[in-house]
Amino acid sequence: MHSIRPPVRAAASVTKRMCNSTEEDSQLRRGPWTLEEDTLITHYIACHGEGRWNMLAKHAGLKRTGKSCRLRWLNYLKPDIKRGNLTPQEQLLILELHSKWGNRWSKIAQQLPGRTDNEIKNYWRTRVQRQARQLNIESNSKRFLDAVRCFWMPRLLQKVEQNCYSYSTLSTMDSQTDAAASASSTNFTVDNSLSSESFPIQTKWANYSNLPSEHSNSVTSPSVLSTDSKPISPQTQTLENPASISPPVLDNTVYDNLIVGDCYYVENSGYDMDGLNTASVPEIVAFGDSTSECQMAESNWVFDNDMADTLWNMDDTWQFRL
DNA sequence: AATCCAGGCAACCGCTCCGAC
DNA sequence: TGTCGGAGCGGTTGCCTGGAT
Repeated sequence: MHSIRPPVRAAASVTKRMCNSTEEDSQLRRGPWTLEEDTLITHYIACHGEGRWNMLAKHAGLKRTGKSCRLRWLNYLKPDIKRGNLTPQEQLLILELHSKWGNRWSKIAQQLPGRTDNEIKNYWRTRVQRQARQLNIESNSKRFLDAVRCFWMPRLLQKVEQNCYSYSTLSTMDSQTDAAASASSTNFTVDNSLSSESFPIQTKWANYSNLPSEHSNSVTSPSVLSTDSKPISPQTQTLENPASISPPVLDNTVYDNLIVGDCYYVENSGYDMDGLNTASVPEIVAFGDSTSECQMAESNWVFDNDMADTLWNMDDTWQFRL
């Protein structure tokens, strides 16, 4: 989780960044915001609402531009801003939406309540592009998109499943000790991001075992990513047998089947915890039309072992840790 | 303990869009 | 139709932090 930097460290950089042109400019503050400034904005907006940022800056007594005030409010002060690491679900959504929309950060951010375009942009530039650099491939190339689709997204999905399992276990424990809690488990949400309301995209209910046939054809688990029987890496073997590490499948459970463009992913939002089955392992996801891109035999490139190792060692980058 | 360095992120900049006049 | 100001967007900058040496 990134630290919320205290806004008081400002002075040095403020003076450093001071504009030198007009007198008016020289009176404008730049750089990090102080607590006092934050309070001024917050109080002003509480009284007058958002908008008219130049007026706000003037009337609230801020020596800032309207633009600066707007940015500060939207990216930092707004009450519904979500802080902390992006969850696997959110990362998945970002990857998928970016593949559809490109650098339309604000548009992507609209699908992630509480996250700002700036935050998503930073995430992409720091984490995603860094990995592209490490792999020595263009971050906007098809090759990189393939890597994202074939390796990271399934991995993230697995992490989502693991999260669900952890939370389901908690829920089950609750139910043993507290009938009332159990009764309300349909609304159980452990992580904000697990709540379906965090995804104002098209959703539909579907039995996990009843994915549409055109997608069930292309159900993609990490195990199908290898075109031959040779494991891509030791980590892949683990994934090929997720039972060794992974949570139980939510068998016969009603899933919230999220559809994002041509990508399906299945989310258990904790709606029905009764059908937990601790024996089997989920086929995690179906990637719709993009599946062919994930089938390495049909791809015009292959992962060599080094790259595969690199890919599988990116847990830190993708925040796979629970 | 001191220094270096890369990553993360808040903030700024320049540009475009849009509505009012 | 042209101009202006407000608002929003994407790219970039630069400071801070924490890990490595």
